[in-house]
Amino acid sequence: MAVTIREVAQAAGVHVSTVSRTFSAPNLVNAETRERVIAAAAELGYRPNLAARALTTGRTNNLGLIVADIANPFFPPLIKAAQSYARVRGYQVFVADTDEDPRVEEELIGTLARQVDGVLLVSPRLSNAAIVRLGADLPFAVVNRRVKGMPAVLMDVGTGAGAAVDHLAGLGHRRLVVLGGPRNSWTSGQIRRAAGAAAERHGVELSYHGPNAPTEQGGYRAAAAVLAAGATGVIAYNDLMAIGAIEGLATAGAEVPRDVSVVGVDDTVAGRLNRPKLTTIAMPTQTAGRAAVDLLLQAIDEAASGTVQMILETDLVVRDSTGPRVAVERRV
Amino acid sequence: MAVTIREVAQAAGVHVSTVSRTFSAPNLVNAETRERVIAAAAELGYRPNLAARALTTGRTNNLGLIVADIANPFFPPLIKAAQSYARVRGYQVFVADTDEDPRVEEELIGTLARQVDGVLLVSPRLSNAAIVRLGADLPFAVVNRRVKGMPAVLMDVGTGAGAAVDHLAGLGHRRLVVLGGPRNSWTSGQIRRAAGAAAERHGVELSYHGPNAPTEQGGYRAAAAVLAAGATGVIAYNDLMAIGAIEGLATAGAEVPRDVSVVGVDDTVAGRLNRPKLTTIAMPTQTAGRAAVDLLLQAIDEAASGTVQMILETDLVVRDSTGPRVAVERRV
DNA sequence: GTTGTTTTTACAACCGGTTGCAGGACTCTG
DNA sequence: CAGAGTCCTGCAACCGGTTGTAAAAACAAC
Repeated sequence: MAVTIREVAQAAGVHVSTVSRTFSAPNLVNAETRERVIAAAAELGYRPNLAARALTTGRTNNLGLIVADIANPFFPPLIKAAQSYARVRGYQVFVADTDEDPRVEEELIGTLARQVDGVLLVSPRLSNAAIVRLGADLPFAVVNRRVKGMPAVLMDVGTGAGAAVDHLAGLGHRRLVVLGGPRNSWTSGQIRRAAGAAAERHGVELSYHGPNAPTEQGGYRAAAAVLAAGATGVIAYNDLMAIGAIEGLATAGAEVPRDVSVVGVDDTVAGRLNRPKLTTIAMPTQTAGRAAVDLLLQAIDEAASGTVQMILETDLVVRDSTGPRVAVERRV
Repeated sequence: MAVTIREVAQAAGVHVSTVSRTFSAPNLVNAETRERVIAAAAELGYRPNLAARALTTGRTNNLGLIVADIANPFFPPLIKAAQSYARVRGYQVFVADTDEDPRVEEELIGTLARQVDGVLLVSPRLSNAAIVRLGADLPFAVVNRRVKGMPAVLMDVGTGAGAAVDHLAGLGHRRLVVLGGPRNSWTSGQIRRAAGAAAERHGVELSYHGPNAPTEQGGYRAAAAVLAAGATGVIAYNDLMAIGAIEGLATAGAEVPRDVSVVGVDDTVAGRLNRPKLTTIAMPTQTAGRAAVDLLLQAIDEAASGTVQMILETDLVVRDSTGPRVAVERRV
């Protein structure tokens, strides 16, 4: 069916190895012969079988990129940055979605093994132990997770979360709640820790509610917990949850930002479109995508490259979903 | 490095072919031997090399899915639907993004060849001729494009576009403009044709402005053309463009829906979050994703399966970005 | 105990490339 | 013109599996 290297060799009147070298090491073959081979290849429409090549060389020139949920607007910018940068470096990126399911994530890694030279795990849902175990088989780079001995790009949401608490405390809020994300999320823990520390500094109360599904649904359902806690300031795990929470609060009769202030995380397009426009912690996703590819390629090339962990700062972007606490508690 | 079938064979004291069959045709091997092989495999942590398997069988059990822009909220729901349905059918889906560039798209198809059993082209930017040419090498299924001899899922935006014109005409608008999308977009042509026909039926004026980049930017820039045409009704190629156009109009002092009514296409989350909430044409993306995988697998299995083209209806969803035309032209 | 049938396993070729090695042709020296 | 050095090309093994075929073993029937 498909034309192989042997047919090209036949047509050009040379040995297969010559054809192979024409493409993989052109300088080793006589210019004239090379022309002949290239002509024959073009004539027959020869395309090298990359899977076969990978079998001998051990290199596929593909990277895998695993995310929990493509539909979460946090991921696409990162994916695009990674993809276009990888292309420049001569790699193709295959993206796969785990549906927030750690089992699928693990299965996916298995499938990807030996079809790619390395895998980028973005906000993985697997446990650290599982990641380390799987990492023995396949180079990884991890985004938003600190894993021992593994190259990582960390968006330090802690700085942003601290700033968010400063901001809320400054507006007079005395009771805050953090709406956490998925169980194994490093980012979620990071927010909780940093917000907790900042809250203590300001002497304001801070409680935690989680884990939650990192979706609008998850936020919507969590709104009840916010009201139950009597909180007037909320930091949600991501923009989607924040948007959902705002809706949930509205349903329960609490208006944002009049009654409750809500801060999101990620600075996604969804947050910018939402009304009220979301106050949120901006993540440098594009930088992270590029950097992660960089680290991964480095890990692939130099087998053991010492652990590099790159930490990127995050900033609070103040928009319209936060405001001063009204003097009198409205819900008595 | 990695453990191969030979090492397992050695450990279990059998020939490699027995190991192979233990996994690919278990019923051909004695239960007791099978146990031994499986134990040895587990012990050594054997994982079959899928690339090698693909080389002999010609089957990878992978599908490719090519989209123009993952960050466009139209795509993720479709991707997710395709991916999860494919998983059920025993296939893995690799997604790749072309950055709206036909050249990248073509290159990508070349890379994907023989690493996947077939490719799903969603809203391709390539010309029909190119698609047909490339389709000779690799099974395709196409979404939102009609290509001779190729299985396709078409979301007939025409019905929705007609309904949109009906809606706008009913609100009193007499001058409409269609903001088209990318050059090779079938959907864009579809909208233009159907809207044109409906406009004629109602005796309202309709002009076309395009091609435009299918992004907020593209819509923002096109706002000027809307005003220049003196139109009070707009149908944009997609929600993003519609949102951008609304912003652009606002910048120029025209308010939506008071001065101009805008209709989007796709019914994405962005449109729902936007204020005013977008009136838009809802596309059955999830159904389309599933159906496309179905058609593709069918094409893969039965080499020549006659062209199946599946047409899905679209509906107009009326929200807040459309309203009655004010009696007096505001911009005199 | 022989023959025939079925089950189970081993052998070896093959998928489509790559690559170390060896040898032939050619060029350059002395 | 012999010998050394280059350049080019062919040979053949190999990557890690699969699979058709043949041989061996187990079993059944007579």
